Amino acid sequence: MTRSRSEPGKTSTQSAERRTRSLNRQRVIEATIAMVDRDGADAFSLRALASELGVTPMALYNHVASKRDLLVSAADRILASAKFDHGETNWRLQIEGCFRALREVCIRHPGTARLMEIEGIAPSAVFGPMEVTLDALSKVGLNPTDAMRAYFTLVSFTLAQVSYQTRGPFSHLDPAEAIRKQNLSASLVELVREALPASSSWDFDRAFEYGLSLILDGIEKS
Amino acid sequence: MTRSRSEPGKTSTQSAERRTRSLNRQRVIEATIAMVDRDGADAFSLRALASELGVTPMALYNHVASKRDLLVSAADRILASAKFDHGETNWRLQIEGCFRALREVCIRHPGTARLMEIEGIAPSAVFGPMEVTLDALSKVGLNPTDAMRAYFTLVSFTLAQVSYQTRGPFSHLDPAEAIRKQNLSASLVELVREALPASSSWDFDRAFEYGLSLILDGIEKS
DNA sequence: ACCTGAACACCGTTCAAGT
DNA sequence: ACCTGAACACCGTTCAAGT
Repeated sequence: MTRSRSEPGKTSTQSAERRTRSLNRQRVIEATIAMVDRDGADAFSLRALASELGVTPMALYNHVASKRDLLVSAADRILASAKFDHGETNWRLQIEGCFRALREVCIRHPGTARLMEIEGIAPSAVFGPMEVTLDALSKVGLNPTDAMRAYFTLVSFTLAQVSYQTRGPFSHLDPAEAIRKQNLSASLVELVREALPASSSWDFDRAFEYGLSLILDGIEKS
Repeated sequence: MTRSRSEPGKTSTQSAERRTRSLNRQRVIEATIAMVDRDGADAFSLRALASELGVTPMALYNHVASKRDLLVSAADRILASAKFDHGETNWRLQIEGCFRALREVCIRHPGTARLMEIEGIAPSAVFGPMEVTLDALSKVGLNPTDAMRAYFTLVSFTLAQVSYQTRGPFSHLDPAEAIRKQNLSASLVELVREALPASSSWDFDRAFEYGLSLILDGIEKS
């Protein structure tokens, strides 16, 4: 399992470094991503990861500064696999493609949304679609400040929608009880039952596209 | 500190229940809210709460089913203190007032946003502004499905903006490094430095109002 | 340079016992 | 009915020691 046969022309003094002995940073990060996608970001622990890698928890610290450092790197790597720029020239298609890509990579890795909600890991995701969006918005004539505000509106919306979809925050939810607590009218109950994202008929794709079009329509109007 | 002098006409057999001895559910929830607002939702623990209440951790379990139950109740109570319906008749003012109220109660309790991100606690907040918003949207002619989608766009946006503001996710952020990681052009750096929410010149209030108006413009157009 | 083992200071929660 | 104390099965991380 530890043999490495590649590039046989190297001297044996280098073989100590090159031998793919157990751990290395990349392997740790990849195992983290797999584990987070499988069990969720909240269930992830260094001890469980170590056990899955067949190693002592402390062995991880040779390749990772802390749990937080590891999770940041995992989120970074996931986000880096997305392409936000598709060479579109139309500003609206440019932005749509950008945030569809962000949404898709988060859905492909179901642990991502939750991962980014853990202490300040989101920021790296924040820069990903920024350049192409600001470029597109300058075409519509938005000044830099408004463009940045519009950009954060789009990011907020997209990440929250993914979060709803992948975490299913409505699984623990009793509409009737919530409506009673908030003193809402009973007429809501029926509507909520059939239209709420909790129900199986809720179409997350179409809900996302609808919200995205609302924001883009708003930008177009201004 | 434990004496209760109200309603002196009661018999002494009831005094055992009425004596405000140490704990009760309301006191536990109130202490939780204060602690979460002071130290943050992530730092909150039952053991720390018990110690602050001068009691054994296990004493809490007489008034609370679990940590999650306690956090849900704390979030519920905070949200219940908000008034979403201000008796407006204009649909746009109706929605604006509703989400400004949601945002304000979350900012008044800085731990709220993070609290709601912890396992499925958000849902109760989700119902709060729902009724008034759906009512307003029906005036514009949106069908129930689109109205629900627009509503979740507004909720997503509002809660995420509060989250950015209260948690300050950009404090741990190095724009230059992030831009390098994401292969972004260097021309972004300068723009980011002065326009990003990290900078002190970022106006969260105006950014919120701008994003809100984008979404409402989008609704108005449709 | 990389890994182990024991230890520290924490968690949420269960259970048996006290009053 | 309410509280305590000991215990269980976990955490992230430090430190000293091995190779």
